[in-house]
This record gives sequence, C-alpha cells and structure tokens, in this order.
Amino acid sequence: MRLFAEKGYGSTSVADILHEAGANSGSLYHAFPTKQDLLVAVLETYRSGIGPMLLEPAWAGVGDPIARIFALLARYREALASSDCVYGCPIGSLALELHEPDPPVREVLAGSFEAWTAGVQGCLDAARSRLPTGADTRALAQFILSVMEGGVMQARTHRSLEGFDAGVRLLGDYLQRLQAAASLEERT
Amino acid sequence: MRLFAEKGYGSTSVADILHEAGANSGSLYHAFPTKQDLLVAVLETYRSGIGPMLLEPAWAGVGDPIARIFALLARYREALASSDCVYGCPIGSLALELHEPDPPVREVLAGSFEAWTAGVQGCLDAARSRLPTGADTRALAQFILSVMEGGVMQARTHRSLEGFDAGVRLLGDYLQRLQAAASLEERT
DNA sequence: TATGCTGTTGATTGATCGTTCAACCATGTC
DNA sequence: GACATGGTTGAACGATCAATCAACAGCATA
Repeated sequence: MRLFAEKGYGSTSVADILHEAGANSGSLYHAFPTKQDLLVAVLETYRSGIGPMLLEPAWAGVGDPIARIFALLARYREALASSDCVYGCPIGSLALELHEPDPPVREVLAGSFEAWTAGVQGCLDAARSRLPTGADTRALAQFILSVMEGGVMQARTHRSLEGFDAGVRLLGDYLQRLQAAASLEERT
Repeated sequence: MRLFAEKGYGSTSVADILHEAGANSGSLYHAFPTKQDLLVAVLETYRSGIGPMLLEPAWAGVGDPIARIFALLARYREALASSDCVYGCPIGSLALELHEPDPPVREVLAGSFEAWTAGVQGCLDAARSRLPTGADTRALAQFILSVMEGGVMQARTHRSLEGFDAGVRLLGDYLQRLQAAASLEERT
C-alpha cells in the first residue's frame, strides 16, 4: 500500500515490494498470482477502509455534520502538509495513473469514490434542514470530492497548499451561502 | 503527445512512439537525448498552447466573461463524452502520474496550471463588477480548476459524466449566488 | 515414523525497457 | 570530385521487468 501510494503502481517494481516486505517472490506469487491482483487487494483495502480508517477517525469528536466535512478535508491538508505536498489521496493518484484499467481495477476505484461520496452525502443529509429545499446532496458530495482531488492535484504540482486551501475556503463560502439561503427560505 | 495523453508516460514505451511516428530510435534520440526530454517538450507544448489552442478556441464567439468559463468547461465535457470518458485533461493525468518528477518536469506542469488559472482569472477579473467586493479571483480560478480536474477524475473512474456535470452545475449555482450577492451590495 | 498439505525459497526465465553507436545517406561548399 | 555537415538507420546492449518452478521446510494427522 505504501509503495503504490508513494511511487504509483507502474513505478513500483515487484522487486521493490519484495525488498520492502522482506519476502521472496515465490511467497508473494503464492498469495497474489499477479501484480495486478495485489493492486486490486490494495484498492479493496482502501475501499473497505474509507469508513473505519478515514471517515470515522476524522469525525471523532466532531458532531456537526457540516463541520465533519471540513474535518475530513483537514485530514487531507494534514497529509499534504506533513509530506511536503507529495502525499495526497492515493486513490485519486491511482485513478488517473491507470488509463485503461482492467474492469476489476476500475470497479474498485469507482467503489472507493462511491464510499467517499456516500459518507459525505450522509453529512449533508444530516444537515438537510439547513440547506435549501431540493438541494442535491449527492451532487454536492461529488462536488466536494472534486474540490478535494483537484486541490490535492494542484498542491502536489505546485508543492504548495495555496490551491488546496483556496478550494476549501471557497467551498466553505458556498456552503455558508447555501445555509444563509435556507434560513431565508425558512422565514417565509 | 497523443500516446502520453492516452496511455500515460510510464506506459508509453519508446518503441510505441517510434512505431507511431514511423521513425527510428536513432532519429528520436538525435532530437531528444532522453525519453524525459521528450516529455518535457510535450509538456512545454501543452503549456504554450493553453492560450492559443485551448482558451481562445473555446472562447471564440463567446463574449460574456463568465459564459467563457462554462464554454471552457464544456470543452472538457465534450472531450470526455466523445471518448467514452477516457480522455480528459492530459496535464492533470500526467501531474498525478509523476510522483517524484524531476524539477524541470514539475515546473512545466505547474506552469501549465498557472496559465490555465491565469486565463480563467482574467475572465473573473473582467466580470469583477458583477462579483462581491473583495472576491478573490485567483482563488476562484484555482477553485474552478479543481472542480474541472476532480470532475474529470470522477468521470474517467466511473465512466460516467455524472460527477463532472454535478461539479459544473454546482459551480454555476455558486457563481450565480455570488453575482446575486454582488447586485444586492450595489443597491446599498 | 510416515504421509500429506500449506507455504517458502531464490535462482532463473524470456520479454521488454531505454539507450547507444558505427555505418551510412543527402545535401551544400569549395 | 573531395570534403564537411546534419541527420538517419537499425541491430545490439545491459538493465530491469513480472513471473516461474523444482526443491524444500514446517506442521498437522494417521
């Protein structure tokens, strides 16, 4: 997982993995018939960990559903900041690296995004009363994922948090305006 | 350029390039001492083409500066739609594929993003009177880049335009609300 | 002690990778 | 015709790649 996240799939050789794991090639190929099978296993671990390993820790002690969204984004910022803007979202990196991924690979990547947006949509649904009527929380969650992934991409490319922070700030402004519009609605 | 955009840098072999170009290795290496030098040349072509090859064609016949932003986004949608959600933004793909890019590579990538956001910021500055006072047009342009790149990433992964369209739609809603707030301001 | 089963070892394989280079060709100059 | 120059040819190279496999080890059950 670490090597794929740090160097990407194509640039990580099986020899790298063996060395890092202190294993022999036979052992690896006993468990994973193919390098790609290992990738799928890694991606499945990400997918099934999005709830318990990412969202829940980020939301510990944060009750407000909209604050939870920004607590999650703060996690990504922390990952970027503590790695000189190199380590962002491994799923996004792999999603763009694999151009013609075999169906199983693409499906797990899509499932990871699905789990992420579902979690964020859960927050938005919990705050539905504070949003304008008819607000599309699914679309909003996808929007937030875009802002995060795009921000990570810019941060990594510029080696600077400016673009990431700008995205989070304007997203905050947008959600604020949505909530203001909703409270105006309520008054009528 | 086409091969790097379609298959990525790492997955494009020099043999692929030679075959596609109908050239011999010696000729290629006469012009480009290294595969990476070829990548840099490709990226420089992208960077210097962002104005004349991307923005200006997208903006032909579109006068309104904010309409220009959505005309640009519509270009990316068209690229996705006409390629089954495979071909999106080659610069973004390469930016995330290259994890530890040599300085020259990263600089050209960063320069491309810079040129893109500068163009979009130009639109926003042209529409500054319709935006709230103190609106950070640079941050807004970076925000729009994030929405585009994140939307492309989701579209490619899900093989569906849903996430991309959601991003553009909500971005439109946000800009609308900013303009509404600005026109309220003006009245005071 | 013998027999199977699960997993390990690590040298080895053939393919493919980016890159090289001596020979060669086309063209212009004197 | 001699020579220099800029560019091309394509077989070959060493490195590295993912993957293989016959031999072996640990450990349960018979």
